[in-house]
Amino acid sequence: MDVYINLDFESNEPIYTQLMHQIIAGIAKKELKPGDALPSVRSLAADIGINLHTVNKAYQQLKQEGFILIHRQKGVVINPDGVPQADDQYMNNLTSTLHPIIAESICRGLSKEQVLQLTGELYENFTKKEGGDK
Amino acid sequence: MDVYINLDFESNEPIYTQLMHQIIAGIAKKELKPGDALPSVRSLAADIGINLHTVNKAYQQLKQEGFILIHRQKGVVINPDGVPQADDQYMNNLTSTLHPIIAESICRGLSKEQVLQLTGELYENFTKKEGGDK
Amino acid sequence: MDVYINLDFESNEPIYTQLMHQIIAGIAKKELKPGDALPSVRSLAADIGINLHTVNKAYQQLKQEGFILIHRQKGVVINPDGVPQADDQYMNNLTSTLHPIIAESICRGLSKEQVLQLTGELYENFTKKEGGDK
Amino acid sequence: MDVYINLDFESNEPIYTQLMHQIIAGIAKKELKPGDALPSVRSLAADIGINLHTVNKAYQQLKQEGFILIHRQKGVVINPDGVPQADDQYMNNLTSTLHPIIAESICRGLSKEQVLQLTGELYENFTKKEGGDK
DNA sequence: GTGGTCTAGACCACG
DNA sequence: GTGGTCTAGACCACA
Repeated sequence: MDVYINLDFESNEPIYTQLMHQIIAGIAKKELKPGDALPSVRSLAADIGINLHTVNKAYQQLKQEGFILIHRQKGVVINPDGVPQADDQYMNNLTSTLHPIIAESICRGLSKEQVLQLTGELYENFTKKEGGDK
Repeated sequence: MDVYINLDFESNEPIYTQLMHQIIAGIAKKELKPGDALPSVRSLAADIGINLHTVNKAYQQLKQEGFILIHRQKGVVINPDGVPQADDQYMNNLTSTLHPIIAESICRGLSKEQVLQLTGELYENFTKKEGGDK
Repeated sequence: MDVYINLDFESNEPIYTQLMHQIIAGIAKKELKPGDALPSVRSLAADIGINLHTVNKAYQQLKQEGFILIHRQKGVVINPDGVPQADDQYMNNLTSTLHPIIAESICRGLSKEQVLQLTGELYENFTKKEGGDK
Repeated sequence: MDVYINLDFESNEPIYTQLMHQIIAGIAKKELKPGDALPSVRSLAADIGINLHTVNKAYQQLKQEGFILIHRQKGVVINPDGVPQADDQYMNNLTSTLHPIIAESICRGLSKEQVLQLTGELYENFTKKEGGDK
């Protein structure tokens, strides 16, 4: 069962980033499991109608962050050892990423409970079977 | 009482974005209150040693999002009516921003509780007096 | 004082790798010091007559390994904090890199002394003033 | 007595290169001696579960460098006359191979002594009986 | 067939 | 001006 890739070509978010996010989301939802094969650079690029270099950039970055392995000719697979667990560096990044987001949510009048509820719901959506994607 | 601006010129985050975030954080912490005056584009640019255009871009964007008002002669002030409260569009944006962040946190093995705790702590840091910002 | 870039377009070694090696050699020889500016992607590409993407790839990799920083618009500089020092991972890589090289040198009849002398000379060539490059 | 072949299919190093290195290491350790027979292309490929072409490529390259002889019917043997000793071309190759490796080790803060010690240890590991290879 | 490299030209965001 | 992104097409190494 494949993961459906949904790209927004109008978005400011680079396509290769969107692709990365979708694959990471697939892993989070367990639709992609360690060891699973991913489509080749060329076939995925053809499928979603983008350039193979764009797909390649997404794959390279996912590889560099430990989500996937790129075998020489065997293609691309989800890291069989699982994704590297959170370390200090990741937690720092996560904190600085969330920092401005939460600042704005406070300015916009969201209560702590609202923020936590939204966050919790998003988290659960990944862990539910048949979790509704965006 | 001024907000201290701390820019990281080596970050991937654009400087104008960092500037926006710092001002928004100042508002979230109530260090900047509705009606408070902000430095002029020129003086702020000179103070922190960056390009006029960069400060201008940050201000324009903050104005466009309703955080500040820019009067021709009276200068720049925090929106006296307060920041526009969360609407549907903002909530959608917030959701799509958080979505990939939470997806990765799940992949990296963070529990729901860990995510909620981090989020909660960040939220509280803004509402505490003398909240320790970075 | 600039570092002279000498590329071998006939070599099997990718051009971007050669470029990386030359810059690393420049750092080893102290011709490039922490904080020093490097040419922009475009100007270096024009200077040595290769595509800007090839230069970019070398720069990106050097950045990823901590040798250089890429400022948004200020251009490229040698990491002012110095290059990340050897860690376990680097030592493991170094060992597996040297392993087959030394194996072959043994088969070819080089004595331990010969290998150590060659290694030592190469090391010294970097630390000498006016060290003779290849 | 056979040499144990250990391939890493996730490495960036081509499989045929890994195979060559393992055979060369076997010769360096004297586990493979001049005149010793090597498995045929077919049987070796079957044993380690890789493509015929891959084994063939490794053998052809080893032959071309003088490590082995390939007789049409008699099979593959380690060169009975021993491996060609170091000539100028080999020394030049060795030097340019080591050059960038040592440059990086200097950047990463390794002292000359550390480099020589590592090199020496690796050398000794091949000449010791029961040398602990990876 | 696969991914890796290189080239080339275009547009955009940033400062 | 800078780097970042995307596209496009080519050749090669690998299995």
